Amino acid sequence: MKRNKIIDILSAETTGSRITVMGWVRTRRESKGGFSFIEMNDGSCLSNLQVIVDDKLENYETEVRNLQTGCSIRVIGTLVASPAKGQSIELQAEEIEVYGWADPDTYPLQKKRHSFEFLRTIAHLRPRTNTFGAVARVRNAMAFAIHTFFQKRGFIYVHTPIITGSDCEGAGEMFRVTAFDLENVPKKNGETDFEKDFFNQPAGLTVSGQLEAEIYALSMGDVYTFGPTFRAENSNTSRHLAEFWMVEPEMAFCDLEGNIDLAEAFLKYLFDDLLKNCEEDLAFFNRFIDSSLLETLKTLISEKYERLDYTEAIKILSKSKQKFEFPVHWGCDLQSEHERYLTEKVFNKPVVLTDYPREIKPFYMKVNEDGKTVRAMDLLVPKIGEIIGGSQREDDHDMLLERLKETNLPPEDYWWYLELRKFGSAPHAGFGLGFERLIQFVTGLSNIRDVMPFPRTPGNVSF
RNA sequence: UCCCCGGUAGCUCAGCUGGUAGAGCAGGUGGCUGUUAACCACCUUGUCGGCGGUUCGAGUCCGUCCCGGGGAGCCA
Repeated sequence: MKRNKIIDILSAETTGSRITVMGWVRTRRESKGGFSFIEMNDGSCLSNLQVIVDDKLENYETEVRNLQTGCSIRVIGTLVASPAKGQSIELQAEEIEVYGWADPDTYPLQKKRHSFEFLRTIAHLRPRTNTFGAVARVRNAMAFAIHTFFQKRGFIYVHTPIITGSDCEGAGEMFRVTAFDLENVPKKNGETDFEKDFFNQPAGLTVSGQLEAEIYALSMGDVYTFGPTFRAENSNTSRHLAEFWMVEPEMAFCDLEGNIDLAEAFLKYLFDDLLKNCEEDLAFFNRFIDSSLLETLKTLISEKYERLDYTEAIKILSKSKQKFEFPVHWGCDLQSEHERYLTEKVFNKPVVLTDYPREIKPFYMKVNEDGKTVRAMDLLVPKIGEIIGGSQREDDHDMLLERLKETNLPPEDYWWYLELRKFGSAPHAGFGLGFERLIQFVTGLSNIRDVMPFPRTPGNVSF
């Protein structure tokens, strides 16, 4: 089945050629002048192709007049200049074949706006809408740009495991992976006997590929992972999913500053790539979702991101006249309201916060010489909050051991992680970027469930 | 998990202090038109989220459960 894609047809704008187009009917309007206008879309781009169907076609009365939103068709015809406003070219149909009907009495999508809440209940049909088609293309473009960015810089793409025996940060509820018959779980002294399970030990779905990425960084230099991660947290917000994708670069012979430099260059590259390659979809989001989107993205490419350490941030927050629900003091974890105040009120651009108190950050972050803070960095953007979190890693064996103990993690579980600091240890750093939060940010969509094709949240695994 | 708001036609919603349901869109029919979220006229459509209670009477009040949204916590 050879077909021409609408994106190519519309960008070439060559009339006279005979082409074959396949896609789905968005709308059909009838003219008593003896023809129909069909708007068809094939997913290749946001724009529809206007098809003119003359009533002289043999199946005009029997089929064409019954075409409704959602039907799939093949059109063979000739491209001609359009005499009316709204489009420069259109397809004069010579033959129309209907592949599949969509009964308007039961087809849920109509040629009108639907609420995102409703569309979530029909995730199998929502990519046929303008918004979700655009999201799918932007997601694709961003995934491709992520690989391109790292490949251009010589980073090695490492496939870290999905099923893991280690619970990375000692935090974040893991989904359990088991081959047990749940009706009949083997017990030993009253407790589950994991030695009898598939892996002879407890296993789960990964919450991060970072620790494994560090292994490869400390042999390959610059590496990155890009894959799904899972959190069994019962969090019900517009920014959390139980299954989401994360990008995690990890670099040997790199400190915190180099890490921040990469993060900033990374985001700027992605935004720039998007403006160049997804112009039409971005214009759509700018028009219907967030009218400041294009301006924001352009600003983020040109502006230097604000960098300040945690201690300074606390000073700014305590001096401000803003009333916070959670009072600020040195040592406290920053709340959403504090982050938003810094990004939206104080600086009005992305802010990179560094050097947090060691008590509120994970064990693997490098402890500073002051002994009180760690080489952590959070990249905060307006509205979304934290989009990137990273750190320079602790490369001193004894300090890492001390940190494991003080956070109540069993060092024996991290024996291989400790050995990386025993044999040829090197300064290294990396960060994680939540892919869906990035897509949220660049589309302006407020709910993360609308940027994931099939979102998994507490109580929801449909589709 | 906590706090707030909501669940009424296929979709988006209105329905005041309790009296037994309505508008737009969609769909059908007709008209008009190189139309473009077309337009005009007429017509069809509801266990008012579930269960229980108060009342002569509940979409409306009370209880409870389920689902959705916003915010918080946790985080990416």
